[in-house]
Amino acid sequence: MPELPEIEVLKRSLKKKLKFQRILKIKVYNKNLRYKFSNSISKNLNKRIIHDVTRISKYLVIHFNFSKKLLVHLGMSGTIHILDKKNKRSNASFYSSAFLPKKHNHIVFFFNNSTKMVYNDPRRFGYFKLLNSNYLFKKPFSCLGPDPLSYNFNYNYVKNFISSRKINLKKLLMDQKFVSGIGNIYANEILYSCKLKPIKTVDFLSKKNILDIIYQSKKVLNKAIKYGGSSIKNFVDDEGNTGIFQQKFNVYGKINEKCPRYGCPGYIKKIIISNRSSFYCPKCQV
DNA sequence: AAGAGGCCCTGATAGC
DNA sequence: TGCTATCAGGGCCTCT
Repeated sequence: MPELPEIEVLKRSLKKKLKFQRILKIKVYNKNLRYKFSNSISKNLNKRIIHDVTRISKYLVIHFNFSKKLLVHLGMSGTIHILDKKNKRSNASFYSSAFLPKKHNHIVFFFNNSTKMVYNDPRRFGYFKLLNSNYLFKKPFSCLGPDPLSYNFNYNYVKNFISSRKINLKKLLMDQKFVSGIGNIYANEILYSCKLKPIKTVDFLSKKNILDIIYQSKKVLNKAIKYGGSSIKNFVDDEGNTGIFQQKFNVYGKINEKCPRYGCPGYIKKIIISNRSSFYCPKCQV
């Protein structure tokens, strides 16, 4: 699930729990992530103090008391867990699954306040990478579109981007060069909120449609952040306030269920658009 | 050069 | 119960 809202929630947790903590040790159980977790990462980060944690799109950037940054990307299945000294998961600071899984804990960071940060990732599509201070001008950041929550994601920008293109709305919202941070789940939910069907192409958009896409993108993502992001599987929350947005999905995964829009007689349909599942209501999304 | 498709990898689930 | 097939939230690369 790691899309923008989940990374934003994780960022806030990490900031709260790890800011000004010193890394004492990094244990690597499996370095074979999407890119190898190299020895130089461990060497560079040893004894460094975390000064800040920021988010760009679906990426986390950890800042230290020296010029290099640590880029973290969770891929499709990565999760981060903070454990306290009794090895108990600390309440407000985890992402996506309630308990530390037994398998696939690949990287463990040890901190001087006796907490541990564990990186778990069954599919190993995620990765860690050291960045230099000019990182914003290099890949992957140099080719990302604006953050959907930022002012740069506005009517003129969208209008200009889609001019002379022929692409469907689902692909558009998931194109990180267009807008960065929206993935499959939220693309489906945003288009439902706009009453626009995912296969509609951008050349048929009215001004009102464009304004709506911008407004609903911000609204859906902000709401997801407010609810602590989404978790599809095995989610149990002992505080009742983290990661429950999946209960609020209108269309994602709701195949053959009745459309939740008041008065709409439609049933949610699933179609495949460029190899990804798309869910929508054929009655109210036109 | 925009856009489509394959692929990296493991686990959960469905169907037989 | 145990096999096989299918599908999964991302993004990079290659091909047309």
